[in-house]
Amino acid sequence: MDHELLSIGAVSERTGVAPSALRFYEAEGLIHSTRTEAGHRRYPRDVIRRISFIRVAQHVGLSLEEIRNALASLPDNRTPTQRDWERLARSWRPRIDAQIGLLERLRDRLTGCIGCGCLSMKACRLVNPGDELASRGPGPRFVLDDDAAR
Amino acid sequence: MDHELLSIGAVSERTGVAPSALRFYEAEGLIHSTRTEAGHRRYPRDVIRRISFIRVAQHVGLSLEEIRNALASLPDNRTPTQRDWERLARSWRPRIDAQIGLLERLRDRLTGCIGCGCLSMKACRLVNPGDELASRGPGPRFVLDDDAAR
DNA sequence: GCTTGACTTCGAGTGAACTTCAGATCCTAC
DNA sequence: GTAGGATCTGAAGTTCACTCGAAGTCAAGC
Repeated sequence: MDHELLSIGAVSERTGVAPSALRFYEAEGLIHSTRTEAGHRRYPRDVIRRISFIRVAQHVGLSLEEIRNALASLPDNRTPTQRDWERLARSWRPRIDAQIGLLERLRDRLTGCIGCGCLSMKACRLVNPGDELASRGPGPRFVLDDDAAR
Repeated sequence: MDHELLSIGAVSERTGVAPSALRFYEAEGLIHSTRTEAGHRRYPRDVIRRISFIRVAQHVGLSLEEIRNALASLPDNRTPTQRDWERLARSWRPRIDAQIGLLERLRDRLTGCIGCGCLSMKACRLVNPGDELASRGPGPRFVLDDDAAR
């Protein structure tokens, strides 16, 4: 077993990500590999960190394109250092915080709005401002507005 | 303008959900309508609350199927009461809390794990337990494990 | 009577993120 | 040397949550 480079099967096993997904990520430019003479993929060890990052980022709701952009800030001529990853992690902390904030507002509004039964009633400006007022455009936008933060 | 029933256009305007999506939701059994003689859809007012619920639930990460199941607990022979919605709202508060918890753990682990640079290193059992140990199966499962809560 | 606009159905198209398949090649073990 | 498993490629298929387009119906205003 080579201690420098990993086969696609080894990476798949260690990350829990299917080989087909790894090939897909590579085609999408999210990860990279070198090839053996036979054309088999060989991954440097740090690809596992990259993949972990990808999966975690997906969990926060980022699309693969957004993730690719984030990863683009890593140096491609050398193995990313601790400092590189640190910078990247810091860069999307606000994103996670925003997501948490959204869910917290959602939770609070729900118990205070769907919960109280006012959701969709004309008196409730929270969720349903346009129902009688049509003042600020349609929709349950108030609760969901933070889509704009995307 | 009828004060009892809403046309698909009116519902679309008031919820911010496209008519095509409303027809889709109806085909999927998430909402229901009666028809005029001409075959046009007419929605009772409480459909707006239903739709708000659907959109909010999607935001928490529920699939339409899960949402349909949740809505199935509402009475279909009468307009849901305040109490009905209250019960429903309570029923997925744990879900929101779990989602928030997941993100919080993610955030903390990131600053303490990707942040510190240990992510994917063999010494770090947090994100990458299988890399040298292969003890509890593969993958960055630790961080993501709460998928199981789905 | 005719245009306009909101509505109808049904089938096909979209984009994201993969998975599956077929057919070929490569490596290891017996 | 041959069987079995891992890998390769490229194209097609899948699921989700819709959207779009075509062709037709219906009601209101001029």
